[in-house]
Amino acid sequence: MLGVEMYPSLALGPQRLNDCYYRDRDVPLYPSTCEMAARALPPALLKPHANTETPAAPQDSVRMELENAGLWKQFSTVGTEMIVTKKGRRMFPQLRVKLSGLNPSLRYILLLDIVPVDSSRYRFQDNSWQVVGGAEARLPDRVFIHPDSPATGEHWQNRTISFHRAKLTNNTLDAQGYIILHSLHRYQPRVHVIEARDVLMWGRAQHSFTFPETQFITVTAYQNNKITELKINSNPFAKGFRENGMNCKKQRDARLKRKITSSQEECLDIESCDPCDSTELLSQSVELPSSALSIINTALPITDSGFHTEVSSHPDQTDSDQTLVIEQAFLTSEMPSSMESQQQTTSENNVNNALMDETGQMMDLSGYTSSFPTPQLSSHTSVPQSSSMYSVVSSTQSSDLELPRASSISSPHSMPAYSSLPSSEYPGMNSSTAMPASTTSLPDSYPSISHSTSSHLLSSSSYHSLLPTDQSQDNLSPHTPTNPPFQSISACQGSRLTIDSGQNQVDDGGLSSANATTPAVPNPTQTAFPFPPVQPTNDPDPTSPPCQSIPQSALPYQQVSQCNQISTPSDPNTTPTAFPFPPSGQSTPNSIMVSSNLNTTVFPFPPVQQQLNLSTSGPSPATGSFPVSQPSGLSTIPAIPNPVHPTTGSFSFPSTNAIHQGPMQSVPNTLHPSTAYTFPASLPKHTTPGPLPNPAPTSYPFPTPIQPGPHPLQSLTLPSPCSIPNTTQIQSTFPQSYHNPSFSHIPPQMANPSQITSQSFPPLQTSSAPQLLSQSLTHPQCPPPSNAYPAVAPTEIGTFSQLNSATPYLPDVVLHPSLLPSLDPSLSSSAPPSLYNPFSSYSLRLCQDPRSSLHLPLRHIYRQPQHAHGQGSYFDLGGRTVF
DNA sequence: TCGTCTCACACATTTGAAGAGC
DNA sequence: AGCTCTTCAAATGTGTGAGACG
Repeated sequence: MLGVEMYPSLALGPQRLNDCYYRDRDVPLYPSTCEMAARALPPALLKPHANTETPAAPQDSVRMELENAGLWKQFSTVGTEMIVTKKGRRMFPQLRVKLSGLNPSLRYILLLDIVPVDSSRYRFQDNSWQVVGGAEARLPDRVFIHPDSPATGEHWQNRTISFHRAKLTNNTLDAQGYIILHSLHRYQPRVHVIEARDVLMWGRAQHSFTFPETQFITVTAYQNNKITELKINSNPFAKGFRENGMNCKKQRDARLKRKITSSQEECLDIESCDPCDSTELLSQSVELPSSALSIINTALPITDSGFHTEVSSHPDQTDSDQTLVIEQAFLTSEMPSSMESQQQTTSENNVNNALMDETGQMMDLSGYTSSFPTPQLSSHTSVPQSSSMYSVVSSTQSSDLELPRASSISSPHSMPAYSSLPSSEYPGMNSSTAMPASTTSLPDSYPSISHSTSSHLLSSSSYHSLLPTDQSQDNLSPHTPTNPPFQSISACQGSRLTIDSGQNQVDDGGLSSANATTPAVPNPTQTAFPFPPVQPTNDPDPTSPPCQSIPQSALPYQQVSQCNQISTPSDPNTTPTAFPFPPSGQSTPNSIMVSSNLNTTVFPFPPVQQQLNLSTSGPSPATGSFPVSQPSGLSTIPAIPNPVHPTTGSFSFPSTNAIHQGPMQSVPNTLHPSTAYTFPASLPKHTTPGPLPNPAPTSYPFPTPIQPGPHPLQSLTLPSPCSIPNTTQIQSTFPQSYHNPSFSHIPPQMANPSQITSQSFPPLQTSSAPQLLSQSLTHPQCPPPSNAYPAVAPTEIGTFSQLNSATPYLPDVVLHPSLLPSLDPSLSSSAPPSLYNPFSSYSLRLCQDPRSSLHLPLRHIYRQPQHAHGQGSYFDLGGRTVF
């Protein structure tokens, strides 16, 4: 989404240039309607990335570490919940990262966006998060620009970067610029690093980072008591609710009791006592609290000690509560499809361990890591911890936790999804195993799961097995489990791989998972979706394991959707089933879901123009089938809003990432010839905004096994742990869009490599691609480390960039003038605005507090409209731009 | 009836202004 | 006059619980 190449000249008339100012030059550079620029993406005009990339750019080595990964993991172990309110709520834990590998002299912009992890709506039932239907229409994505942006690489690298000022809201009409999210949906924050000079060319020198443990479910009120406790004990603002706080439950209950008692006493007094005897009443009321308190204490065991004691002490957190549900359950509706649910139960002790220090402060990474044994990490992955940005954060966690899980698989109660999976061996995964008939059974003990098996067990598991990080991720963060619809997605992201790899390396501190036990699923038939719903491992294809292994949860929504696309076609035989389509209530529909019985694919909703194409040339509403073989199939791959291809009727994605997108012809038709997209009869509705009925929980679409045949991309995206050198390499390989899901606009088809055959990607025939493919085929599980990524030639960057043609959705972009670099004259003339129609529907709203980054002479500009509150993270500029 | 959401509340923290002192 | 430090009030952030809504 961020891979929007800004061509002001294209969509914006010169007259608008005055609206934006380049802070350093004090020169009006940018059209006020930056949104237009973002929407107008001329794919054809895009230059190959390779050409644009600066040679030996330091960005290749850009790495990001989640500083407070330990805290995040604590939450993810339980199932992170984020409060969303109308007025906006900050995130906690905060997203704090550290950057390295930046060019100290260059300026960078840091962006935070939050994308849906899947297309499901969740409900907290039976101490676990379960899918209850399809996601609501995706809202216009907004991006929070770090207040320091743009800043030099030195600046970013010399400090901890915190996005604590970013606020989440569920107010779809929010005018504050906050990030709008749906409640009870699962989201994945992403951090993007973009060279400031590339603002006009987003997607070129950008790096996206996703930390699986930062996934969360939005809520308006906390559902899981454990989360509440964690928040109270971790968040300084909630100190009042701690055991020793004045606003703790004990005190509150005491106050309440006092009030009640006093009122009762008053009544009694009034009735039976002399009204004049006020002193007695007063004394009683005063004494009552103590007694009441004792009573309360009895009823509600509360420990005096710090957080640890509190956690353990909580009666509510009985075994059932304590257990963290990581279960993976396959939702079985009519289809064999079943939701793979993984229940992970974490003993309070684990939680306690994971919790913060006595002061209640967030455990810093160091402390957290210490708890996790690192040695295993090495065994899992050859990648050095240092190599992966993510690894530092999460690496520790994985090893310990993972191993236990693997063993659990063997247990009769092992997660159905896992058990159902084919052989424990990664390569051995069979399609048959992919879909367990019933996912109801859950592993008795979480720890039991064996490391090797873990990959199989989890839809994403395959990846886990390959990459210890994922496993750890799964173990630590239930969130990681991918949703059935998106399982294929995971494979697509190269960036994720890097992250995961890193994860494994980090020592978790073992917060959690070691003790976690997975309670049996109460309702087997139900589509119980453990908080982090585990992505079902539908893919029977042994060759595609890498893809499966990758946890979807971590994948950005866009990527996911893309992957889904691929998966969908995989099952041509499946009859179309009811699928939740994200109704596009808004002017700009976000995504389209394509589903078969087994598979539900969420497509970024194409721009209006694209929508038209879909409605007109897309699958007939009656049949709902969308033959891939059609010429349009090609168009589907690249997201091309460009009217140039309106006749194709192909399903195209918004080309927000024009930069990444290559020429149309360059984009291979990823769709498998045999496969056909099945569009719901209601698909045409998508063109018109309107809520679609959510599928019944039972009908939760489950991805069907995909045809074997790893795609070159697949190999790239899902390199075995050994193959992944490090994040740096990966980024270098996929510097621009590909490495990062968010930016990588890999064609949806490519998202699911398993479904895609090598033939489907002619463009990939680049020298590197074949190698990768061969490797993946030869060593699906663990290609030789030496070859995997190193083999990729720098030139491939351009190749991949081309592949990234389609962006799932085009975010609403509101650029702050300060962020806008001077216009490149060459760009202005490159494409006529008329050629690329703006897609108003996909606007990316950038929010930041520009003050900090502004030079003094310009600060006054932002002072006036600034909000009253001191922090003033958001700024409204001219009514158009919201910062 | 249930699930979800909104709001007011109390408390803690943060922020910024004002004043004092050097 | 300028700077630093302290104090204080307001703003802000937080979870809770009651109530409203569908």
